[in-house]
Amino acid sequence: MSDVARAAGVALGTVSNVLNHPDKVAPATLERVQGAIAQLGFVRNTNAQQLAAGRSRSIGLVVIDISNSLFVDIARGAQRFASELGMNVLMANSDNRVDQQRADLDFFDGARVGGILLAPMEDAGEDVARIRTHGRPTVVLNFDTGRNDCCQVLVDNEEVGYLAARHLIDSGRTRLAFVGGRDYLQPVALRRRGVRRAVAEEGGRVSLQEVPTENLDPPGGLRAAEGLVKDVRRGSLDGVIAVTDLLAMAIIQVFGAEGVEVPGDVAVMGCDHNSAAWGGMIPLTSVQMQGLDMGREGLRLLLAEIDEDPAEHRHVTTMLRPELVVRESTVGRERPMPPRD
Amino acid sequence: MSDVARAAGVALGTVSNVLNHPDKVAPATLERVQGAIAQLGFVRNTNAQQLAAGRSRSIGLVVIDISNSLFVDIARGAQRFASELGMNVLMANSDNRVDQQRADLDFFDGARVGGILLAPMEDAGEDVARIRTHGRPTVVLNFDTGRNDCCQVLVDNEEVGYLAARHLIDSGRTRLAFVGGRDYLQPVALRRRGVRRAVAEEGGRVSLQEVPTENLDPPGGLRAAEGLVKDVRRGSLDGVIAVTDLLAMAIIQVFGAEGVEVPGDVAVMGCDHNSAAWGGMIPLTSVQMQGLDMGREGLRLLLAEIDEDPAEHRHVTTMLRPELVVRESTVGRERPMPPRD
DNA sequence: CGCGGGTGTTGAAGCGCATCAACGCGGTGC
DNA sequence: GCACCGCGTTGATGCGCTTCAACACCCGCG
Repeated sequence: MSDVARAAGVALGTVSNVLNHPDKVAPATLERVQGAIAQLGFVRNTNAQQLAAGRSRSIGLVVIDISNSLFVDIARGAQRFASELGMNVLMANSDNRVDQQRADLDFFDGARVGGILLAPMEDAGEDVARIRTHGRPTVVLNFDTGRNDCCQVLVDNEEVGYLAARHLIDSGRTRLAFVGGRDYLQPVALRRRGVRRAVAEEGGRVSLQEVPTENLDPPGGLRAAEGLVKDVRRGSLDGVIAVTDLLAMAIIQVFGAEGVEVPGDVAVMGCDHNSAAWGGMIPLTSVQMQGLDMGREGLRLLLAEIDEDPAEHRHVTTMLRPELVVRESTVGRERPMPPRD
Repeated sequence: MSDVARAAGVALGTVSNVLNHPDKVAPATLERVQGAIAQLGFVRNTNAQQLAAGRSRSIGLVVIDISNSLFVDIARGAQRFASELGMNVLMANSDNRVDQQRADLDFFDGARVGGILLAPMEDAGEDVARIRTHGRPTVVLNFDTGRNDCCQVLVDNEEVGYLAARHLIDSGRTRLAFVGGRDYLQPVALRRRGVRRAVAEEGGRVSLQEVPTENLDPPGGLRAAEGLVKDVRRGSLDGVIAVTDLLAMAIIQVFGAEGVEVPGDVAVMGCDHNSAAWGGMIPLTSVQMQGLDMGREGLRLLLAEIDEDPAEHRHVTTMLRPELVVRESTVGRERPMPPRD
């Protein structure tokens, strides 16, 4: 920076003013300094800038699994909003490892970013609390820590289940199955509850069987599907809600192989609008998890917390409304269409 | 850090030694200082560290589109390797915008990262050259800049096409079609060349038609597929190589709707092993683009360049060998299986 | 002509750390 | 008893920037 100052024939402080308070600089000087900057290809050292200024224009985004399209959407939502605001989002992918997630949080803490957005898979309450002890604003996305010590942005997972069941019931299905993993997974338990509520509203007119699976991967779906095939043939099943899109795709796959028609014999839908499931022959009905909104809203909360007086900051939990995405795995298809979005 | 020094009753420099050269510190002192660090929850300020040390333990990864699974694999490959080495990979997603890509590069340049890995979609030669002017090592992944001013890691895209065509020919197909976008896209042109080479080796025994599409999205595939259906019925087509997995899925979709059996009547395969296409009913044969290796190898080259004397650095282009991934869209299936990986 | 106020500009202080010459101290060899 | 050595430790220096009190200068007013 002193090179720039020398080249432009001004003091160091003036160059800094050009960069940070251009309105405080005389037009002629400004132009001269900017010329020198361009000519020398000067790029301001962010480390020194942050060290001296004591604040940062970038925020850290820690994501547990970048290969899940929900987290990609979250990242996009936050980034687009940040670039509107002239801020920067740095992303760290924890690759499904909790220790890596901790390392990523510590890294951003050490880098003194303005704030941290965390989209964890398991409870990261302790880590968040530790980071917050250091005075670094942190917002948790897509996971309810159950603690009241930070802002959160969640999707109403009970509503997800409710919307799914409502959709099947409203399109004429009366013998439903909910296929999902164990309830220790927060979203599974909530979605299940929503499904039950919708079924209960029908007062016995609609039946519901619940099929647990070992995990939420496609192989789990395959095993579950074999039992479902029998139920369809027996006439005791005409609508399947899989807690996960990938599970739904696996089920559809088995149905196809066994000659069970979707959605003719049975409607099948997922619950998390996962792009990894978009390539199928039968476009999957699902429920949109609002990743873009989650990222944007999370960043909004984070910026609010950064600007606010720490003493009077109130922790907010924003609950986003999920949205049904109807495609051809639940309603008759005249002609297959390509995946959208 | 001075707080830690005071708490442990040592000088500032000793705390620094504990952090950076623990072997130079007496065991008793070391323990005392580490205790103070833990008790105070001290986290070293990376900005100050880098400013003082003049070097960085983190490297920047700029990726043009995080929703493409190849780039996710690249990120994972680089990150895993980095964490083995105790380094840190920061990721920036340019979200398919070239101006954002430039901003991301400039950000990492300003942050004085140790080096930059760039996986661009369009030619970013000028930007790379600019960054390199500043003395920052940069390695380009998955794109041939055509310039000899930086290291690159590429997949042999001609081999991709060759492997694809060879696979179809070896499994008994003789009337092939190559469906792809325009040739101005580097990978498309190369894969096409590889396909031609494999067909040429058969000396007229195998036919090849080339079907251009407007773009590489599924909708482009739908339009192309309508013509292909006629060819299959006419008996002039029994094997389709789509330049992209998504294109292949769209084609399979139309075939399914029209009653054309895959792989019975016609084999269909893709060329970029994209996880967005893994959910389909017919698991897609494709060619693995070695994203994990690309990320790892890119980081290796980058670290080599960082350690080397800039004067005698030689630019290297590593060419990775693609690998065929055979699944059921090209060879008879007894029973549908779930997507693997 | 002198003075107050506004506009631009200056340069020194300090952000939190790594580094390194210098130093203290106990031990070794003569 | 002295010189010498090496291990631990110290604290001043500087990394590149922001900030701010202080200053230079010009204008208009009394």
